[in-house]
Amino acid sequence: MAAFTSRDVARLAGVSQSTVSYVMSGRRPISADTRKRVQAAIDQLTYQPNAGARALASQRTQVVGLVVPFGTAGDTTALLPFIETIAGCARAEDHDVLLVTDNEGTAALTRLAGRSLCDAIVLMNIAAADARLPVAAASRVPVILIGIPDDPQGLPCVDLDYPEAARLSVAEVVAAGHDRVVVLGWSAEEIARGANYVGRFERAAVEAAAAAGVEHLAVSPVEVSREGARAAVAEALRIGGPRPALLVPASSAVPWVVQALTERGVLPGRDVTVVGLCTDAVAMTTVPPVTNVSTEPRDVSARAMQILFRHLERGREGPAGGVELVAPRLTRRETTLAAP
Amino acid sequence: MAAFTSRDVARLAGVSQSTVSYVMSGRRPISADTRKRVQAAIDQLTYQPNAGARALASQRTQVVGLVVPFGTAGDTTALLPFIETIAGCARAEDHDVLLVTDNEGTAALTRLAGRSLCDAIVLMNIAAADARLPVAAASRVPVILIGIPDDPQGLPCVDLDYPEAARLSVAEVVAAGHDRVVVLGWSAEEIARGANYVGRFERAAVEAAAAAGVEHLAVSPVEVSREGARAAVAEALRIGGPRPALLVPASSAVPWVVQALTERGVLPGRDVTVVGLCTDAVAMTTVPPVTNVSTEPRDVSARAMQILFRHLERGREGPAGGVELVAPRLTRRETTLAAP
DNA sequence: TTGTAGGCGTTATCAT
DNA sequence: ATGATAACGCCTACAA
Repeated sequence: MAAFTSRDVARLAGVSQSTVSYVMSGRRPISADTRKRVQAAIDQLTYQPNAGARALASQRTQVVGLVVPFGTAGDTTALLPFIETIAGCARAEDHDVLLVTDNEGTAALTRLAGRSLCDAIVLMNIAAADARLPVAAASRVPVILIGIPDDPQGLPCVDLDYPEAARLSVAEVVAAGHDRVVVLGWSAEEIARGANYVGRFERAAVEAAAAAGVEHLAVSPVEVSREGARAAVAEALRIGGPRPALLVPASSAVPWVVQALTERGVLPGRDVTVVGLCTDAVAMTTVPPVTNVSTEPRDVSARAMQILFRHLERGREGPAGGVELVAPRLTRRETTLAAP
Repeated sequence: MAAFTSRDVARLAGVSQSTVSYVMSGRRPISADTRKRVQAAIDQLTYQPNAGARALASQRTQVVGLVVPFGTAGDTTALLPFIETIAGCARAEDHDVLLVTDNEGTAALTRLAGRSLCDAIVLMNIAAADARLPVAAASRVPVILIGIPDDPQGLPCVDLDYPEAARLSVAEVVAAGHDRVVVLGWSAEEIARGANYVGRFERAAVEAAAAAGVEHLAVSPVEVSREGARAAVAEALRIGGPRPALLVPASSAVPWVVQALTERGVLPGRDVTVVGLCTDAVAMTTVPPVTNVSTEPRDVSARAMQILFRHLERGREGPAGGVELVAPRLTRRETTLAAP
């Protein structure tokens, strides 16, 4: 069963091809009668427009390219909510998502744009100095970044407000009556890659601690594994004083750290305060559930898609760059010590 | 900077458009000299063919549609290795992946095929009686299933060999000297959805136990959560006898079960044998690392893509259906009791 | 309100 | 070995 074309629809409805096109697009007034006949023909033949032909003629593909960091980055687990949300938002605007993995680097970008595979590109996992940015900035199709580089080069960016996350975390520790906070850092790989949030979080944590008059200490890097967490926890407890407070900004390290503490008989919520930076879903899986600042991947993604489509509808005039920050939320669970 | 077309390349190289096309496709002998000139022009203009135009003219999109079960299914965590592998295999064959979420149900399928958005479709998360199958079987584009329905309707399927996984698990329990095995089942939602592997695993487990002369008991359903695992573990220990052996086929429940046992002071590997059905990656994260039968999502996906491209190259003659099973692998870690 | 016709950028069939 | 030249299916001025 070969697919029907708009020509078949036109013949069946006794109108011209262009009328069929205008009925579908609504870009021209059509009499109720014709519209009904055309629609009937469309339904009867279950006509659907050919995507390639439409893209060729209209210069719009109705596709959003999504470049995801498989292989490269560490924390792939956290990817799914991003992908899911992006796909959902795209469909809501009658677009599809073309998924491209990051290991092609800059080539993925040039291919997406060069072959006119999509109308816009979402770039994830942005490094502080990301080699893809110059290419993205010069690209024929609009690009939006999830993550914030040192120099966005006029590209719109969306990300969690990591400085605010740091402030919330420190505030929680202060509220629990600690006079010292130990920040367990990210993995060596993440640091080496130059993930921009590392610096953003750490600087804000130092400042917030200073402002609150509590001592700030750091253990870094922290490998994301049982052993890595054990080592980091040992060091943290060594320098953390008699009533330690631990901040764990690396989302995937949070469960390991809680586990490593428990193993040592240092119970989070009884002997030590732990504040993790992770999704609520992850926070609820630890024993005991960890006090967390949420990373809100869904909000971040939705915001990005919203900006992207707004830009697309506006006919692309003026690359409306700008940094958009999504507010994190702190939820006190069972790993915050009661203030003395 | 508008994109260049093959016409621009042709002019620059002083040849006709068709020659440019043939240089790119290699479907016609070209003299070394012309080829060089054309290639130089292509490089100079960084020419890339327009995907829509190519699809329109050649009837091939170089895109694979991937329908993934976001939202619907429970175990979305296990999705990433599938998606990653599928994307990788697609790129290796110069194809891209269009990601479509499952919540549109059958509409996603008809859209992908009807608009000629892709050359082939990968359908995941197949239910025993899947409403999409009739549509898939009648589709204009080839469809491959990851998962095995009761009636594949001539569609090719690939999945883990769940019966073999059950046999491996039971064999491990038998080797550890147990005379009784408790199978913790899947979640109520997974059962209700009619996930086909549920039955496949359970039947084989019953048979293998009978064949080995060990008693088979079941706890089902098991909710995937701390509380669900606690309840299931309580029941399992109640009926499991003095030296219990637990089989946990629901991949995402494995960590919860290990944790629930540990909480009760019933240590896996010391007081109880636990065999999980999950990826090696998950098995290594539990404390202690759990003896597991691997689910091999990468092998399953790679096999599916291999079949798909073989079929695509063969010009689609004869819908080469057939069920392909990927062999699981048992790895003994620290939760198998020593035989008495 | 509707029809006509040219063009979007490739591929592939004729010719030469 | 290479060049014209029809499709491919849709969109959108331009006409009527």
